[in-house]
Amino acid sequence: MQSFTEENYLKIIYHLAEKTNNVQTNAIAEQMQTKPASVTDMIKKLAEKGFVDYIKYQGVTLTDKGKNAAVDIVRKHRLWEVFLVDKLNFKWDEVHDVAEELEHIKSTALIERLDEFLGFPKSDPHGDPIPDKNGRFAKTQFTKLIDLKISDQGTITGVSQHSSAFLKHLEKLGLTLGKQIEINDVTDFDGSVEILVAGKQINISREVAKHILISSNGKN
Amino acid sequence: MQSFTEENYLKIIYHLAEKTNNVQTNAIAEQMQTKPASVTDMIKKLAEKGFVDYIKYQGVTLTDKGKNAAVDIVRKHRLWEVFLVDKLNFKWDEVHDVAEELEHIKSTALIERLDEFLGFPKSDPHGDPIPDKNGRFAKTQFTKLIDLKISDQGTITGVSQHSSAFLKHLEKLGLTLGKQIEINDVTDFDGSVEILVAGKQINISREVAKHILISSNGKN
DNA sequence: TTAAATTTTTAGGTAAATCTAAAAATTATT
DNA sequence: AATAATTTTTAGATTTACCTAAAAATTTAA
Repeated sequence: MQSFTEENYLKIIYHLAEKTNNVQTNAIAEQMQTKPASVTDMIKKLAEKGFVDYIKYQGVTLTDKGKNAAVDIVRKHRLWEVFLVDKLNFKWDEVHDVAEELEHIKSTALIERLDEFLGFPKSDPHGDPIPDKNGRFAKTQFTKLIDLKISDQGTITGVSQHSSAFLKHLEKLGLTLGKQIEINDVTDFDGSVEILVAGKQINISREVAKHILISSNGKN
Repeated sequence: MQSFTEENYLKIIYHLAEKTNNVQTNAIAEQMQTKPASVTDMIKKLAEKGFVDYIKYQGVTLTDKGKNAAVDIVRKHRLWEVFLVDKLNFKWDEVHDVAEELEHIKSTALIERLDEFLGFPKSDPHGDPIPDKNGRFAKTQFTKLIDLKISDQGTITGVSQHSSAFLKHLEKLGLTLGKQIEINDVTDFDGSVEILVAGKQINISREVAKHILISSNGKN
């Protein structure tokens, strides 16, 4: 069994590995809010325990064992988020920090019963897929809103930014999961995007558009 | 804010203080499954932080601050137990260890919403009272089954032992919370007790009878 | 009321996760 | 390809919660 801290490292390495193959020391340090020297120490320990493959100065990759451990934590995190939103009426911008703690509770029975209690949800309040108890989940194919062309349509099915500020902003704009949108125009000046949502036309910044994930359902 | 370990010390001191005024180092060590020397270290730290009053060789008592912190943990523990039994269908003998972990999740919003979700329960699956958000709760007056006289009647409203083995045993005997019982006889030989429950007459050992709590409702 | 037993504390050390400062390796730039 | 910049690692400390062994205080028993 891994410690609280080891679990956090594994989870962060897992998420970083979704973007780059070899995860760098500095990147981990930034995510863990710690210093690179500390990361090197921990990486050695995780390598000794067989959770990561590590070559000095070359960064780390998760082993199968490490990947399984990480996916398990991700599963717990996302299930707890569903619980908080569906059962305790938290908003989608309020759940991250609490789930960050709950994900470390060690009880297989707990998480399986929670899963059942929640009706075996397939995705969390931010649209991220929830692995099943064997760690399997569909690799959903999303398009970033920013990559759509004028007159493209689609449904908001996820976000790639979980900060409270960002999520609150989306909420205020009415850009929540499941909403249908259509691209009306892209501004030359600042790259902001004019979209049609719920019959209204709104303008969102490039930065916002980058972090909204769309599942296309027409004209693409 | 206190650490995980500090919280466990406070909780244990709180429970020990329900029996004796000055809580002894050895007693804490036993409950914490650690050595007396370690307890002395931690006590000093808790005293410095103002959670306990401490005089060398005289044991500790909780300050108001310490008591509040402890009651808060007890509240969380018991609410989570209700959640596990009522919502996730855990048995009353399966919840202790998981609640032991969940009680350390730090979020006031979480625990208040959980309380509401559960319908503001007044007691946990073992009959122990749940403090409200201001730390107040009724000091319920229980009689131990062992202290009842022949022909006394009452209702099982709690247990003073939370081990899985004990609770499973009670379950098998049909001695669960809310059951009406009547004392038929007390065996001279071994002090075991003959009781009438749900129309059937059963014999329970002195040791079991010690840990069943009864709220009397007649002939006392 | 002194000796024996028990309880508690002190002293000195360990392991986990962190840090700073400096050295080493890698990558980028001229 | 040599130098500069960046990244990563090493070395040596720190903090928290724990340990063992021995000393000190308290309690119990003769």
